Amino acid sequence: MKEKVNMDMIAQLFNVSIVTVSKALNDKDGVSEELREKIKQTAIDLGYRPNNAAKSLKTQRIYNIGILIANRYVGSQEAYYFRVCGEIIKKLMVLGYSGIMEILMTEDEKDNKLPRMFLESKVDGMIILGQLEESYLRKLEEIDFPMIYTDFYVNYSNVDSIISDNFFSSYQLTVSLIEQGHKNIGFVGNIYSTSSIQDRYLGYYKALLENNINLNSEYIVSDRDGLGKLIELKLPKHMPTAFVANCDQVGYQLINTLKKQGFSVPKDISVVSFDNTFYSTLAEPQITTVDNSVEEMVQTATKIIVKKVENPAKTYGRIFIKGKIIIRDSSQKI
Amino acid sequence: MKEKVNMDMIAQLFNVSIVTVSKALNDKDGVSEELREKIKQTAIDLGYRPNNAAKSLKTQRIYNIGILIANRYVGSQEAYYFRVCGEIIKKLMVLGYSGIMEILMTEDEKDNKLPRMFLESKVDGMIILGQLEESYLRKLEEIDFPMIYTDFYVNYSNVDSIISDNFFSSYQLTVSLIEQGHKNIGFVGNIYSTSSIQDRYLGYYKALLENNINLNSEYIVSDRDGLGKLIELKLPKHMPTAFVANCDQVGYQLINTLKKQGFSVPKDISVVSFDNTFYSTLAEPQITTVDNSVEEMVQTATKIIVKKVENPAKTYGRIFIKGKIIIRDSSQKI
DNA sequence: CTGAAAGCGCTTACAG
DNA sequence: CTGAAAGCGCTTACAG
Repeated sequence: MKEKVNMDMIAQLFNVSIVTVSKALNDKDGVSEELREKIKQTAIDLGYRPNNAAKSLKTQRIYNIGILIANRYVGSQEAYYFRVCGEIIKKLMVLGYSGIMEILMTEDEKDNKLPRMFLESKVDGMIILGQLEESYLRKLEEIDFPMIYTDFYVNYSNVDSIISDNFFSSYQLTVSLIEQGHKNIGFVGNIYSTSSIQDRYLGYYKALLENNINLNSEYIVSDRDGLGKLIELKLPKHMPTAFVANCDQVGYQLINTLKKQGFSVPKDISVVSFDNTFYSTLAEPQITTVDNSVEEMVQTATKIIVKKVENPAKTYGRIFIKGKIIIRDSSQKI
Repeated sequence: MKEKVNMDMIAQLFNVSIVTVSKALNDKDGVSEELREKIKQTAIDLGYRPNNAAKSLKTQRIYNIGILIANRYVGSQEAYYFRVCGEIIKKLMVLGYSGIMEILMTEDEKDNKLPRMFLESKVDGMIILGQLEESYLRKLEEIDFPMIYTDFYVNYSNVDSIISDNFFSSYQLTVSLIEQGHKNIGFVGNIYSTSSIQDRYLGYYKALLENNINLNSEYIVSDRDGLGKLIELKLPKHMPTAFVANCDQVGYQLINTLKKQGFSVPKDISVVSFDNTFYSTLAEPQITTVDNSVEEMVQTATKIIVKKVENPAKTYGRIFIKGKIIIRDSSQKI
């Protein structure tokens, strides 16, 4: 094992102080260009790696951002949150930060246990990815620590959130069905389950209202239980001519259920959904859906969390990221 | 913003030294039980969080383990590596470590750029998750840093690896087909692409050899190009009665291709594959596959990397994790 | 049981 | 342009 090299070693090599080495390596004023270059080269040759912990002790910044995600989102078959995590980590890197991931176990969520990375001072701020239980979020908000909610928001808090503009996307998506001549349009999703589903429902409802279409409660089909577990879809007796499904997976499930009952999609019934995931292209026919632009969401979330680390007092409120409708084959004119 | 609380503050509150506070909080000898309890309670009341960076400066350990994963594995539709990452992070937490994820961009891999988390001394060791390019791995091996390869190995190196026992699983899987009466068995996978595919191929081959079945090169169907991108399957003119597909996704693809060509699975042709992912249950019929026991792999990988951090000299070699065959409906007696 | 001293590897403000 | 000094918040070995 090679001896660990530190600034002191390099300083001795050049008969200068470690202050000079520090300045040279960090591109600070106060070193001659010539000496700086020599020091930098030597650092590379020796495989010098700055000690982040030591730096952190002075600067009071550890240059890590935490990503807190509930265990239930990791276990899911859906790679969506993996993509989001990946993007977050990439963007953080560009901003000079590393990403520490922590999985919040259901039990710890119930017990309101604060994230370990926070308790052990391993992060400068946290991105909370995906909705958590209310009581847990309230606990989190007590700690007065740079945080941002990503991909969800809650009404009772003023923590900054980055969310896709579910309400507006859903409105647009439903309008597109109405423009195709549909008047009887259903919605699939447990509208009490998450803010995201609720907003999509409300956008759908707004489109109906604006077009003087009555809301038919029989057309609202639940898709999951209170814990978020998907359930079998109970379709209405009198079917609408189109459905807005609250996510691709449920859209996929819906199409399969419709097929089994002898309906043809989109000939008999059109289906549209959200998220532009795997499921939307897996379905036969492929589903007209909304792309939420993970990249833009993540770009914004990481920028803001880093800014909040530098200036915790500043707030940004709720930031909506526009979605983009992707037309495919699951919907058609009536 | 509350004032940051440190050991010194607590020490002053009790009129003791910070040494005593340190001992009390870390359950070390040399404090009366009574004082220890009081100090601990006060720490909680004040919301004291130990400064990991300061601790690290003395102990020379930062209590973070890096997870390095190539960008191409994150972009994939498959949630497999997400599950692995999630499991790693959970296991690390139990061992007292946090997980720092870093995505290796293709360009940086080509340029042999060492991981930032390593260069910035943010981790005590690294788990390399999923195969990387040879030249990059060689570069990594130069740095003499606690590392473990997970879910792959390379022949030219002696870095410890945790891998699923692809060879043996594939052997068993193929034997199960032979026991069902199959004599003409194909293999789907680019056998030059990854060690994992190659080993599965060799296990398949061993089963043939042991049963005096000739290897028919026409039955070996490539599934991906040199860069790992899946290609259209070119099926043989004379079809075998069964195929071993090198992974579920390809098994899924194979079943769809077979169906399109008018074959019935498993009536005409049996299909088995590997990994017990989403695709294996998505397929119609559901695919007989091998479960690689992510949990056991991860359990072993995290234990070993932590041991290596404590004792870098010790080596563990290649550790094989046994898979388990999961019988489903895609294979049957001939 | 308690604590003074040294030190981990840096950065920062200041003096020359 | 260069560096001495102080200090970030801990832990460790040792003395009492």
